[in-house]
Amino acid sequence: MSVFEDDAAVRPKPTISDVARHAGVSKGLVSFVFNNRPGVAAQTRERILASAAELGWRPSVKAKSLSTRTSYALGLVIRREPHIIAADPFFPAFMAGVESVLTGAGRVLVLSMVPDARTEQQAYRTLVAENRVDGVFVTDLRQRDRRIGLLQQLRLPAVTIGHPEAAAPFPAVNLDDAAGIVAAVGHLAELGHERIAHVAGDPSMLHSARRAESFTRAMTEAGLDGSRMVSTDFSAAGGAAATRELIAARDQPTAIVYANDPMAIAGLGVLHGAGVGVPADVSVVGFDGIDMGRHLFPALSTIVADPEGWGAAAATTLLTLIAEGRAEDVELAPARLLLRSSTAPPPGHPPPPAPSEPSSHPTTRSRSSHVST
Amino acid sequence: MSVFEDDAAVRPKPTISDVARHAGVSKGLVSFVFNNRPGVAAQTRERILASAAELGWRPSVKAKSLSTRTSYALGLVIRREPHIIAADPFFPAFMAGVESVLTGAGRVLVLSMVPDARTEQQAYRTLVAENRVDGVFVTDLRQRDRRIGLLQQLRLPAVTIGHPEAAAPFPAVNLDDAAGIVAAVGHLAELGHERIAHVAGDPSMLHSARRAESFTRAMTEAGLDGSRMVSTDFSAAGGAAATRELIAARDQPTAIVYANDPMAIAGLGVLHGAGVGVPADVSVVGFDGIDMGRHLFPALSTIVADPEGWGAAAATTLLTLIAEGRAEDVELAPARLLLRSSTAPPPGHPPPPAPSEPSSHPTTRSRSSHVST
DNA sequence: CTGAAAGCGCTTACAG
DNA sequence: CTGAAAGCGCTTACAG
Repeated sequence: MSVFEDDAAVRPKPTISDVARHAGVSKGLVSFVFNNRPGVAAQTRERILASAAELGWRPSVKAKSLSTRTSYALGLVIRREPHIIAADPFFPAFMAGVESVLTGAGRVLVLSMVPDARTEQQAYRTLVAENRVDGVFVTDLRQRDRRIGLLQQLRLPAVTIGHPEAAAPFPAVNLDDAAGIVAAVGHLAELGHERIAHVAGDPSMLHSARRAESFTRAMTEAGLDGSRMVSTDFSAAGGAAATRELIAARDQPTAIVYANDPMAIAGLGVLHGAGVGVPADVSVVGFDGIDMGRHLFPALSTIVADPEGWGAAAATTLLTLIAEGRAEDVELAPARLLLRSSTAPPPGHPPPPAPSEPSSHPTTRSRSSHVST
Repeated sequence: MSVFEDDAAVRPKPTISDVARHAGVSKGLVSFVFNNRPGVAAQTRERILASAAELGWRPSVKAKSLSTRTSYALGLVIRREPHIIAADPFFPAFMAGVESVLTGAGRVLVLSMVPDARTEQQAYRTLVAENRVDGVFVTDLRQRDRRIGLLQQLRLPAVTIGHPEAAAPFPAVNLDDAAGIVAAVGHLAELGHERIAHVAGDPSMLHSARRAESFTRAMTEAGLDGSRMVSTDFSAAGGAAATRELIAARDQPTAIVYANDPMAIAGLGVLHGAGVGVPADVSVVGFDGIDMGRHLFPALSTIVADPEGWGAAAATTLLTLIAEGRAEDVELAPARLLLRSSTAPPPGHPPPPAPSEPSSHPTTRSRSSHVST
C-alpha cells in the first residue's frame, strides 16, 4: 500500500532537460537563466521561465550541489545537555534569526545536537567528510577552544559567535553582553548595594567567563569587593544551589546578578522559600530577558541582548565569507539592563532623589530609593 | 588572504576513484564494499577498506544523493513565534531525541523555523522542490491541518507527532499527554477541589484542544463543572492574562491546571502578586516538567511527558517509513502527574485520611502546617 | 547570443 | 567474484 495519491505516483519530477525541450533550447540555456547569467535574449529568457513555471520545475539541489561542489546548507552543532538547552532561550531565538536570512538565500540549516566533546568533534568531521555544509556557526566559545583549530584544519568556513580567546582566522560576530553586567553592577552600586554577588555560568565558556570578569572589574571600579561569585553549569538547579550557598554565608549579599534568567528564577524561588524578601532584602538581576520574567513576582530585572539579530548577522556574515572568501567582523549593539521590579536599594538605605529622565539613574548611594517600581 | 592552512589547500579531497586506484580495483567494487553488498572477497574488502582509511575517504553525500535520489536528511518545520518557542522546552528535547537516532543512521536534521502559515507551506514546497529531505516530522498538529493534504500531494514521507484529526496516511507517533490532565484533575478532585480551571493553549492546536477536552471530560466525570477555561497562545503573557481573568471572577477557582509550564510560572507570579496563596488559596499544576519548576516557590506540580523519547521514536519511525515504505504507529507511555508543592486541598477543606505511601500529600490546610516547605 | 559536450562523484545493472 | 559503462541532474568552459 502506498501512502500517496495515485496520480502523483504517475508523474515524475521534471528535470532541466524537460524544461529545455519544452522551451526549445538547450539545457545550458536553462541553467544560465536560472543562475542569472547574462547573455540570454530577453524573450528566450521569458520563454524558459514560462516553461519552467508550467512544468513546475526548480533546479534540484542534489545535482546542483554535485556540479558546483556546494551544499547550500549551513551547520550548527550545539553541545549542551538537553535539559539545559531546553531552558535556555538563546538558541531558539538565534536559530530563528539565522533562518530569517537563510530562507531568502536558498540555504538551509543543518542542526546537530551533541552531548559531549567527543561527539562534537565527530559531528564536525562528519559534516565535512560527507560534505554536508558549506560553513558552520560556532557558538558557546570555550577556553582553548579546540574547534577553531579543527575547523581550520578541516578547511571549513566558520563564523564565531563572539570573539574567541586567541586570534582566529574566522570572522566574529560579537555582541558585548558583558556590558549588561557592568550596567547592572553600576545600577546596584548606585542604589547603595555593596555586597553584590554574581552567579556565573559554566566558567569554561568564554561568554560566561567574560561576564564574570566584567562583574569583578565593575565591582572593583565601584570600590567594592568583586569576589562574591559562584560558578554553575547554567542550569536552574545550579542557580538554586548557588543562591543557597550565597545566603548561607555570614555576610549575605544584598544583590545577586545571575548569568541567565533560568538561574535567576530558581534563585528567586530559593530566596522566597528562605523568607528573604526580593527586592526588600536582596535585589535580583537576571540575564536573557525571557518573556516569563516580566510576569514573575516580583517582575525580574534582567539584561537583554538580541539573539535573533545575532543569528541574522551571523548568517549574513557566514554567507559573505563563503561567497567572497572573506568577511568583516561585526559588532552588534551591546546588551542592556532592563529594570523591572526585582531591584531596589538595599535594606535600610536612604532613598535617592527622583531623577528627571527615566533612562538615567540616581548616582550616589547615599541618595537613592524609589526605583522599586 | 585565505583563512586556511596552506598545506590543506594543496591536498584535494580524495574521491572513490582514488580509493579504487589505490586498492587496485574498480570504483564499483569500492562502492559495493561501502554499501555492504555481498559478493566481495573478504581480503579484497579488507584491502579496499584499508585504502579508504589511509586516504581518509568517505563517500560524498552530494554524489551519493544524486545517484540514489536520496537526501539523507530529514526535515522539521516549526511554525511558531520565536518568543514562544524560546520558552517552550518541548522542541529542544524533541530535537535532541531525533538527533540521537539520526547520528547513527547517517542522516541529518534540516531545521526550518517559520513565522506563519504562508511561509510554512512555502517551506515544505521548497524542501521537496529542491529535494532537500527524504521525509519530515509534523509537529503541532492543527484542526483541519492543511499540511496532511499538502504532504500527500507532494509525496513526501512524513510522521505525525500525535494523531491527526482525520485519518491520515502517515504513521503517527503518539504520547497521550491528556492522560496527565486527567490525572491532575483526579488528584485535585480527591483533594477536595471543586472549582478547577484550565488555562489552555492555542485552541487551534490539536494537542491543546485535546488537553482541554480531557479536562472537561475529567471534570464532568468527577461531577464537577468543567467549563472554567480560558484559551491562550501558550505564551507566558497569555498565562498571566488568563490567570488575572480567572481570579477576577466572582467564583474564583481553587485550582488551576495550565497547558504548559511557562504559563503556570507566569500564573504563579500573578497569584503571588495578587496576594493569593499557592497552594493555600489556589493550587497550581503546570505541564512539561521544566527543570526550573522544581526550584520555584512553591515548587511547581506539573505533568511530565518524555519529549526526548518522542523525538527518538519519531525518527525511528520516519526512517522505517522511508526504508520500507510503511511503518506502524507507535504509542508511548502517557504523560504523568508529578506532584511537588503547588498543590494542596482547597481552603477550609477537611483533610483526607493519611495515606500510607509518600507520594501523597497532607490535605487540609488547617493542619498542613508543614507543607509550606 | 546559442548549442554540444564533458564533468561533478557516486551507484547499479549488465557482462564476463 | 570482478570490471566497464551508463546514468543521476545539474553547471560550465568551449566552440560557433
